Amino acid sequence: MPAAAIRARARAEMISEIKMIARRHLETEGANLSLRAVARDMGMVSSAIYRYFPSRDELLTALIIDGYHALGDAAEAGDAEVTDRADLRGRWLTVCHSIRRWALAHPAEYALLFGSPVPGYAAPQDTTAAAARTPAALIGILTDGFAAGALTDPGPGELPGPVQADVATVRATLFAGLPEALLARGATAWIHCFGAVSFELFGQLNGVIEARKEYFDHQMRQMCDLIGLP
Amino acid sequence: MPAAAIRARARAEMISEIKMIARRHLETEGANLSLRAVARDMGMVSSAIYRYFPSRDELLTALIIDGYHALGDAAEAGDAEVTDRADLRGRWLTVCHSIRRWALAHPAEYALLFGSPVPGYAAPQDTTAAAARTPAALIGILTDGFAAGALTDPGPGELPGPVQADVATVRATLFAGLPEALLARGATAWIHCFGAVSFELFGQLNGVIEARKEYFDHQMRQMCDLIGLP
DNA sequence: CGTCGTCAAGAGCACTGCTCTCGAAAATGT
DNA sequence: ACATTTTCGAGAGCAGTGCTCTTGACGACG
Repeated sequence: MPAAAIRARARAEMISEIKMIARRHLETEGANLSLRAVARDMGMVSSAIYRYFPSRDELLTALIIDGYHALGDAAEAGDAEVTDRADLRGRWLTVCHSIRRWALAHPAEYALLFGSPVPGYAAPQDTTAAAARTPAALIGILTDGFAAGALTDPGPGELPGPVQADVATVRATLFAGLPEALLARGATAWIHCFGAVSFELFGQLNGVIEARKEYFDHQMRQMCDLIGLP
Repeated sequence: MPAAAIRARARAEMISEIKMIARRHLETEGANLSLRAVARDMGMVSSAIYRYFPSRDELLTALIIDGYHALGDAAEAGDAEVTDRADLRGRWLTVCHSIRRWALAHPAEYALLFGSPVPGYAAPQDTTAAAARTPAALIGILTDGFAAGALTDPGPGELPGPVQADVATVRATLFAGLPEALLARGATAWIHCFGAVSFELFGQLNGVIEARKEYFDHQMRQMCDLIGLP
């Protein structure tokens, strides 16, 4: 192995160690991540971190992208563990529960992805591809179902004109195999999944609903009905 | 007016001026509110703020409670502006749009109420009463509709056991006039309203949906269907 | 007039992100 | 084998943060 490759390797390991420690701090301290604290934990001086990340925001961006991929992995793994591929409702519910379980296991990372945007921080374009993986896992179930004839197209009549135009664009770029109306219903269900997880995680359910998992399941089943999943 | 009353009045005005300036900072700077900046804007020294708020968290709590009340006001005002009180769907949609409009007009305050919880900050019990006003405005529409015979009770069969127990508690303490199943459907619709607003406000819709208002309206109508609003 | 409570100011502590400079070490070029 | 360039970590320093403590001024009340 040439020396340059060794250096690159050491550098990559350094970067991943910084991210690991930063993630650990994130879990206990929340979104206001301290570079100095991370540096302290690594036995380095704070300025040394800047050799690997040009700013705190760049480190946050890296953590966000990693987070989107981790959530996407969880969603895809959830879908994959359903052996009966024709059980669309089972697949949908399993993916939703996988999303919720990941969020409960990594609350700070979830808040970073889906919570209030960090002030003065604009998510760069790089994040969108990673962010699309989780909804893509959900919509993929609908695509499978429509291809198998288990889902019927409600027809474009239920979408208002401007919305249909937006949905058509998304359909053209990502989900060519699915009618617009079904895609829109899937988006509604995905948004409700996000809403239910956020509502629970951000404390809005405190003192109101104790049977969290059952309540989430109930809502996701309502969304399955809305989509028309058999 | 006795001197003590004058002092109390000056104190109250001082407190409300601090909150006003803090709100202004919140709108431009986001959640990480700087006490020193607020003090600078008031022509005071930072330590003087502590005469009125024992800590930054206490100031945030005051802003949160004010925010919940402002949102509750907006929701109730939205409901009140529908003259045809029997038009349940119109009232529901108007309230939802009022909520969204308030959120768009006060994004930082909305994020404070419904976004990622501030790390190390636990919302005190005082906030829950104020927080309940907005969902109460929505559920009140359903109560009216059920009392008028325009809404039919779907029956308790659609709720899983543990969820029904939680819903029964809420019903007993707040919404005695509404069947549990309808209350649960209303809660689902309220959560979706929150989810749709947060999804939009927290940037998840960027580059995907441009017809924001129409898309929101479409989703809220889907929720009206789910509730069974005529 | 003296006392007491209220208020703002100022200094100071420990912390933050970030920049700059400097020295050591390693890799590269001749 | 020697000289040069690149890479990396350390340290100092700047401007900012929340918060505490002390000090001094002012008005109200006995």
